[in-house]
Amino acid sequence: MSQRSHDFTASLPLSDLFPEEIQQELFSQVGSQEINDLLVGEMPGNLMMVDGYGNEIYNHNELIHDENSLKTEDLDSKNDFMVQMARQLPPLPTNEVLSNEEYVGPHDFEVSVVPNHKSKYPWVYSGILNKVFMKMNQQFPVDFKLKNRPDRSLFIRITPQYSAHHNANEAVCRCIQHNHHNDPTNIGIDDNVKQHVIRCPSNKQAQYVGDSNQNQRLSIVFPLSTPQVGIENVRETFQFVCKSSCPAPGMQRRATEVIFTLEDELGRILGRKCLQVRVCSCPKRDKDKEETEAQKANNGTAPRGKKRKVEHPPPASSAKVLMPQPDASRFFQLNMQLFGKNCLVDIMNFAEKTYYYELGLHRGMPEEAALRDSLAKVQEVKKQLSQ
Amino acid sequence: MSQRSHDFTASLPLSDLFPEEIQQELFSQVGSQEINDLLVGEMPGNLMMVDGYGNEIYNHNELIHDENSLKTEDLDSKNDFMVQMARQLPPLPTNEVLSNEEYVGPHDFEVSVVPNHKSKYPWVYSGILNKVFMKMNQQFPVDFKLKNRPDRSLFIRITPQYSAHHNANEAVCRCIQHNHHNDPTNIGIDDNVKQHVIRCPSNKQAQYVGDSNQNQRLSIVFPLSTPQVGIENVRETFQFVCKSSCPAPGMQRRATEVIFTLEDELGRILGRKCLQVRVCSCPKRDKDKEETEAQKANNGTAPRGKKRKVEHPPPASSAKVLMPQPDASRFFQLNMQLFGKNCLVDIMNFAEKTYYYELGLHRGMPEEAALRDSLAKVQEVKKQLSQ
DNA sequence: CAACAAGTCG
DNA sequence: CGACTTGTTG
Ligand SMILES: [Zn+2]
Ligand SMILES: [Zn+2]
Repeated sequence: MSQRSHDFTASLPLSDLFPEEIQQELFSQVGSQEINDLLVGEMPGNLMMVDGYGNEIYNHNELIHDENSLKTEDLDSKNDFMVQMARQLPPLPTNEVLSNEEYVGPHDFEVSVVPNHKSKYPWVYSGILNKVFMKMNQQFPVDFKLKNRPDRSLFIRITPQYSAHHNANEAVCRCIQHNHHNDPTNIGIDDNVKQHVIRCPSNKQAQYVGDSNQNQRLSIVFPLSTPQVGIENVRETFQFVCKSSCPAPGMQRRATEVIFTLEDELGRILGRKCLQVRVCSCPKRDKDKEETEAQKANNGTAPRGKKRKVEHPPPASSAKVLMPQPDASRFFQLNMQLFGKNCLVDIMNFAEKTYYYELGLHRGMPEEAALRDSLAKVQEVKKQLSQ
Repeated sequence: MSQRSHDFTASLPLSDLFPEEIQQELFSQVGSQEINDLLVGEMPGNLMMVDGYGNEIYNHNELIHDENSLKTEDLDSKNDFMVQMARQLPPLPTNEVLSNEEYVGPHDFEVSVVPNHKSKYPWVYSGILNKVFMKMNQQFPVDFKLKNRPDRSLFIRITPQYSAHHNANEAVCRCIQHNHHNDPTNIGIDDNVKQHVIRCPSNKQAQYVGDSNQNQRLSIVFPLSTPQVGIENVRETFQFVCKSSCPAPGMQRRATEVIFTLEDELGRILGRKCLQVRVCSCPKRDKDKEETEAQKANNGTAPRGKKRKVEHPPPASSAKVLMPQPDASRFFQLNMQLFGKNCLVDIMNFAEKTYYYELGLHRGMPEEAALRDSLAKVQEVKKQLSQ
């Protein structure tokens, strides 16, 4: 981790990732199997990093439910029930990395950025990158579509997350400047809304969940409006109030995505879509450049040695499918001497995050056990290093 | 004035430049002569934009003396007297533009940036530009030299000011991010020091004067240490804690200078030196570029049509002397129709600032009367526009 | 939108 | 330190 002058909250130490008791529990285990069991079923405090209930279910800890973030707003009594439902969705803890795998689910959940064909570009969508480029504060419309809508209430959660796995666990939050109460973006804005990087001005029932002061991931949840007969399309407008390039503790030029999840009253996930996002001053220019670059990379143009490596977001869900990598399912034996305990500690911390991230992506899949095993190995080394 | 999203305090409306009563006094006058008199001698509240007591004297209004900025610090009783002296120097009001004319005075006041010959450049000085380039937070040493030192106490005041005349009246202050109490630059820093863009960590007796919340210009004053026999050289270390490129209300890439004044107990100016400053991430690169550019401009290379105009700082006090412009002392008759009241208002506001600035530079000189006349004309037009 | 300014990364 | 990124200006 570089120590740049502004980078004072850039990465969370492991001690922030877990409450203290849990950490001790985790690290006092010796065998990897015990750790596996712990992770799957018996983590103290009922907080679970990875669930054991199939591919599409989150388990939330009711005890860390955040009352502050769920202030009463002015509501129709008509909608009280749905809002009550929304309240029951607790904030996601920062350390839980959300899957960014696409999942259409039982209702054929679809999310699409409304294309923009005007000459002036407050925002642009690139299909090949699955990415929207927009200016800060500019509103952009998104359509949500689903089929076979059930009688019960459904919710849509919008969560920004860093695309790169090594910082996906860090909550996306606003920079100091734009979070300032005097900033023009914050006039008349509720205090718990202020800290959110993305807003949904079109939906007055939107709940702004989470509190970054408590190291919680920030997200928006709103109830899907009761469907008119035959209508299955809901349009909402979103707005980023920080740039991708905002300084720490802002996004700091890191690739960012928005994860849209369709959820039921219990937070069970019924669909997931993912959208890469860049908030910048020149959306058109930057889109063109990224597309050109992506094309170049596709055309097998060998990456020039000197060029600085761009932090590439995951290739997303476009036509371009990831080639199944043959080596992704193999074990590799490491035999090496490495100098410097501090280096080792850093490396192991990184490795641990990597496996947490991969686990998030491979829940319920055959490789999950192998990943857990590797995670345990890493944690064992960490434990030995700390003695 | 452009309306960029961050630019929420970029330029002060005229109403901020004067207390309300003074404004009304000013604008209710009709003849230009009366306004002249007002400015010279009888401004209500004893606040004077331009003094009438010769070239080198400031007149401060005791009534706006700021108690907050003069908190007691932990001091030797030895130095109590000198600190008392420093306290008697009231903060300069924001609207008063400081002269940036060099004046060696009766003590041959000299200020020099200690040259840096190391391979690594935390700061670099360009003689031809009379400008230091440095990184934020880096300390750079400055030598103060004077001859024939008197028995009484002397003080040095350090005031940052924008170099361009059209924003020289705006106080130089810190951006929101770096002024935040959690910013690494502010740990253990006294609250009234925090808002200052330039600090003097080497001198514990330095008083941080002024409060930008009250629209006062910020400066540092410290007593010149009692001279050792035969020694006439004092070295102090300074540090900028914002970059030249910091966003509003910071310096916003504007050219900035530091004005060093040698003052007696009553604030009478006994010497003045001026130093252009640029706080950036690549001091060496930027110095080289600016020097190249300056040389090019000197070589008569006609400015290329397409190139964006760079906001040039005044040529400073180097060998390169300003050619006396023949037209500087003539009147010009304007006869034109201009469209748009708002445009006119903007233009007149700008013209007014221009004349205030010029007056600051030409106090006591023959052209002063003509400048006052023009100022009055502009203010008359402004008054008519506001009816 | 092109040219530039200025921070960042390797 | 060079190459690159990304905000700003006209
Ligand atoms: Zn921001
Ligand atoms: Zn700053």
